[in-house]
Amino acid sequence: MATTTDFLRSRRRVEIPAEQLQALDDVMSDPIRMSARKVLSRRGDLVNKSTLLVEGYMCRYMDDRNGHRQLVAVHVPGDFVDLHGYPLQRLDHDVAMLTDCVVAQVEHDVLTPLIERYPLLGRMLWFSTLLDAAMHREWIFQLGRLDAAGRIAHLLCETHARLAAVGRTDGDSFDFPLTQQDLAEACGLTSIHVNRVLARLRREGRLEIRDRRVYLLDRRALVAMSEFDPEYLYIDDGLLTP
Amino acid sequence: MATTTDFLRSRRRVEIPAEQLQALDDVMSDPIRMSARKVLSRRGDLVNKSTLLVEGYMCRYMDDRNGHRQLVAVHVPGDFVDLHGYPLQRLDHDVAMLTDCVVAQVEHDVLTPLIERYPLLGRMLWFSTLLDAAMHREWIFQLGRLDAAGRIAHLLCETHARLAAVGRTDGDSFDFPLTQQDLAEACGLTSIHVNRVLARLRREGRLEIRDRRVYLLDRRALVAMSEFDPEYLYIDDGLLTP
DNA sequence: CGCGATATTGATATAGATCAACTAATGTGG
DNA sequence: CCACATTAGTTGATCTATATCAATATCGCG
Repeated sequence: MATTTDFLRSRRRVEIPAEQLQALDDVMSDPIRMSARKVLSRRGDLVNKSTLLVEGYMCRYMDDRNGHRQLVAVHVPGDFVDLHGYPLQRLDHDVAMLTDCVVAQVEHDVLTPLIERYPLLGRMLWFSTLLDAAMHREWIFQLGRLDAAGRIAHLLCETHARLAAVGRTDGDSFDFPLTQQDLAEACGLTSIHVNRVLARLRREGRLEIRDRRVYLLDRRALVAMSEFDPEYLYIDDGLLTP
Repeated sequence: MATTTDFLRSRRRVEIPAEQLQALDDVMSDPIRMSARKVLSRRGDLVNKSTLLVEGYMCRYMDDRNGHRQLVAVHVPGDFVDLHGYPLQRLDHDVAMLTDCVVAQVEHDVLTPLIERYPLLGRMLWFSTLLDAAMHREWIFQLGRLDAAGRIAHLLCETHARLAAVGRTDGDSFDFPLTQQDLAEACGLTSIHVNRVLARLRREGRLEIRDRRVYLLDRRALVAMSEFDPEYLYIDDGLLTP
């Protein structure tokens, strides 16, 4: 049950019987390595399998007419990156690795009978896709209402919270090998502006990105400037625990 | 089967047997009237029912610390506005009427056995929530990469396409009783700037908003400036038709 | 060691925000 | 049905955050 462990940790809301978890794990492929920047699938593609990210960072994005890229999601280990392709069948965006990754995949054909057999598992998978939708909404909010520093802080606070949920943080720091260009493409900014804002935040002792690692030096300030409230991540809150 | 008709028209991807559609319709409440600006539910609320919009415009939004509002979705008739509350249980945003509305509701308790009985119906409902996610992604794109005119044009093109799917357009025009302030809150702009951009678009013969109605006078130009491509709306494309 | 990718810095331009009136509708109660 | 209040839309002046254009510096790597 190695591959689905993180998925369950970060996205479980209800107690799923071990048998059902095992059944999901059983249909996942063995881990597959993929290189940084590899494109997994493209907008318009018909998809017949979905990918669970086990290690590394992936993203989903759309390019505009002039090739300017906008990320619509950043994925961390434990995310079922393109599970939405199961009901949708066709993707409306591209999916790619941001770093070297390890993934596991599942054929949609085997998912259908599994869900019919275990409706609870189906609900959990549905839930998982809606969590992505909740993150999308938060991104809409931040793009619409926050300034550059707020957006960057928001993305980093969000990433920290999500990595923490799967045990991949060390206090207030975490591995983050994304470039300033990647950050810019996520936050709707230019990389030049990201650079200046990061420099300012560093100067002010708020955060530091060094050796492909983020250090949130003043979480309180970062949370305030980004109006970050992790509620929308629905990280296990005991709501459904007995 | 009056209430679910539009829902099915705009969001069906697979042929659902009439019996199953009827079963869904049977559990929907009778139509309920709601006044413009009424708030249906608030961020953090536990929800135990979902709302199908039958007539009017609704929206979902988040307020920032200073009360600046950001819409994260605009809903048209046929939309299952807050179905995501079914798997999520708790909302991460507010839901409100933009205009006078007619809605129908369904208790989540009755949805569960229905879906277990009809997995196909469950998939259709799942699909429907992912369509909202696809629209969220498109909004992220437009907020991140388009200028004010592009964003406004995008919203209006999107609304036109969605209304057309449920037969509520008259050629290139449609009812649109939203204020410039609403538009601003959807597009991450100030109402003043929306006003100026609309004035320019009107002067250039691109579009007109008059008597609570939108006229897309030059669709081609609007589509171009907003890079609008209705693919992401997954409007019935025969993919699954025999 | 040298080359491409990434990060940094400076100068300038501009889209959109903000502040401040004012006008035109829409609605309400006397 | 008018007087007044409220909401929505319009216009102008100014300010500012971020983009753009142009170099240069630095890092990681074959």
